[in-house]
Amino acid sequence: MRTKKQDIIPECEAHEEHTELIEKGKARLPEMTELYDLSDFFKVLGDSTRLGILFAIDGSPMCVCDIAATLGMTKSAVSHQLKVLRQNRLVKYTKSGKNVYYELSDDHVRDIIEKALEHIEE
Amino acid sequence: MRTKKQDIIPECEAHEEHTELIEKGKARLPEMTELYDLSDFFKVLGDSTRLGILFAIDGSPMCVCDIAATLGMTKSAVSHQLKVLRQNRLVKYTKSGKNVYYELSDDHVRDIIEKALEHIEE
DNA sequence: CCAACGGTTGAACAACTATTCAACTAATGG
DNA sequence: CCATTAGTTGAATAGTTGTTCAACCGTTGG
Repeated sequence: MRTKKQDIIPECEAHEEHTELIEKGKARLPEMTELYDLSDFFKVLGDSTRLGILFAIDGSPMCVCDIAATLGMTKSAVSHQLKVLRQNRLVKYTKSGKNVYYELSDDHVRDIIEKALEHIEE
Repeated sequence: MRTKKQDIIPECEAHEEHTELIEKGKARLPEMTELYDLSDFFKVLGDSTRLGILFAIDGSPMCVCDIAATLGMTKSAVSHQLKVLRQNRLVKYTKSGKNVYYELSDDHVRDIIEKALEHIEE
């Protein structure tokens, strides 16, 4: 056995000013709650089904059934993901008889997705 | 037992023009490969450790050890996440003696993160 | 040259997540 | 009303993911 359990807070001996570098690094970090909120937001977008829903309803609202048909999925699966999108306020809905119409709640999101699309098509 | 196994491709009977709506919805969808690339990209950003790394090295490159110290994590955990960031070309690195210095590979990513931060601080 | 350090890696494990299935509610049309 | 349709939901399951642990490699300072 050559190695011990790793330190939780390792420090490089190589450069003596490492503490300064670490302090500067910490200064660049946002608040922890903000970091979690941010990663949660990206987590919501990090699923092809949810992204598909957002693309589908971008422009005109759609009911759950038609979103499902558009994506080739069951209503149940779509509804579960719509719940996630609802909880994270990426979509809003209006009921009309038996149907529930979903639409984007925000242009902001469209921007971010568009920017990301540009990025991956670099 | 009241319900049957759900159709994979449900269609609303409620409105006769549903096929048209579905076609329009499909037209708004990007290519499937593009959809997967996009969700993969967001998946990478959907983790607070990886976001933390990106914030930490934003501005000046840092070695693995100091990133770990900044985030209060083991080198191993950080290295695993750096691998993901590397594979998705969000960071690049330069070796210098025993150390490996990581930095952002792209200003594009900074933009997207900043836009997302604005969004969640609505 | 070799012990120590910085970094990487694979396996294992635990925690999480997406879809399916079955059951349910609410609204509607006959 | 009663059967049907749109949508939601909880539980179960299968797949994915993040961290830990142990071992490893490359570089370097004594």
